Amino acid sequence: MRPEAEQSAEPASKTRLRLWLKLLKLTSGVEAELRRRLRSEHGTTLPRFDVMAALSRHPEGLRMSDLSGYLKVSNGNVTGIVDRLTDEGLALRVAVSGDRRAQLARLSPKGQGVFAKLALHHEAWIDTLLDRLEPEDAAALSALLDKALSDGDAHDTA
Amino acid sequence: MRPEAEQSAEPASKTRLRLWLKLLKLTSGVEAELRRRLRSEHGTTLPRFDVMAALSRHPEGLRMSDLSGYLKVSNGNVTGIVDRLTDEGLALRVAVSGDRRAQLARLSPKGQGVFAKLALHHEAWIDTLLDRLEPEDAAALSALLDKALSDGDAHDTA
DNA sequence: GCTTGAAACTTTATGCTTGAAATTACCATC
DNA sequence: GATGGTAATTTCAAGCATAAAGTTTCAAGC
Repeated sequence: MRPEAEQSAEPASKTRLRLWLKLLKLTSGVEAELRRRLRSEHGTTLPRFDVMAALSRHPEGLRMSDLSGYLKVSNGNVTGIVDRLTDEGLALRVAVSGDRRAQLARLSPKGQGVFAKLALHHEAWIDTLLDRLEPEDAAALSALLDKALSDGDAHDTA
Repeated sequence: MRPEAEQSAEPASKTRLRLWLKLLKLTSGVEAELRRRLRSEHGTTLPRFDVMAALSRHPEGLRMSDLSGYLKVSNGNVTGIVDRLTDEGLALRVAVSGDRRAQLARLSPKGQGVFAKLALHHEAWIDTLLDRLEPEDAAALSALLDKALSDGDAHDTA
């Protein structure tokens, strides 16, 4: 808001470092609270939620490698999470016709029902955890994040 | 950039949810890159770096419980990380006179030297990873994050 | 000086995470 | 129709993370 520029007293790298720490404080705090509520109110975890969310968006099922690509976690990691979801009856593995190497992970009907509730709560939690931001703040923040994420070299951004 | 306001078509919770996903994308991406570089260029990890950073700020040493308080991780977790740092000769445990229950974790001279290099690289990495943000963008972002972090109820924020 | 309760840590069980090795299946070429 | 290379997945070893239980020590109070 203030047009005067008084940041020349310190190098930009220090400013960015402090910004990074603040960014981390917000996201870590929100994430910790999400994990806590998923555990205490639903007996589940954030990685399970993330996998279920990805599967929910693809009702026909996802190959294990696609899943690990979307979530940007390793293949072996996905294997373990889908194992546990399957043990709990929330997901199932389906053979891929024509390629016996691959398998589709898919939500079970029970898994779909469970996830529907989780997703509602998740959205409401985020809403309250970020309620200090008015819609116009959210829009401004969003624009700045877009700028930060705009790729110049190859950070990630798949 | 576009001044027209078209967010009244959707509930604020959806806007906040999308904002959250974007926030997560930026921080997760930067954090993943930091982990990668710490591993490949320095053979260490982010948790070790965090512990060393906290110890570096308190040359006289920190009790295990203070350490877990600062880093907001569990007691048992800190035990393991300090164990490994000690095995590598980067940290040491010192008895507290007057309380045989407690121990101070402290950086070894070797640990101080190692951390000094790590800290320089860390700051430079952050600087390049966030280089899309000009200083005024960083200031604006910082202000918005402050607003998001301002406490109304008890999220975390210690 | 004994008991009781709290504090500081560690240990244990379980789960998430990675990178690397191993396994199985596919496919192109010979 | 073997061979060799690649792809999809799982397995493995190590580290990080938590909550819960266990150990030792301290500090009161009696």
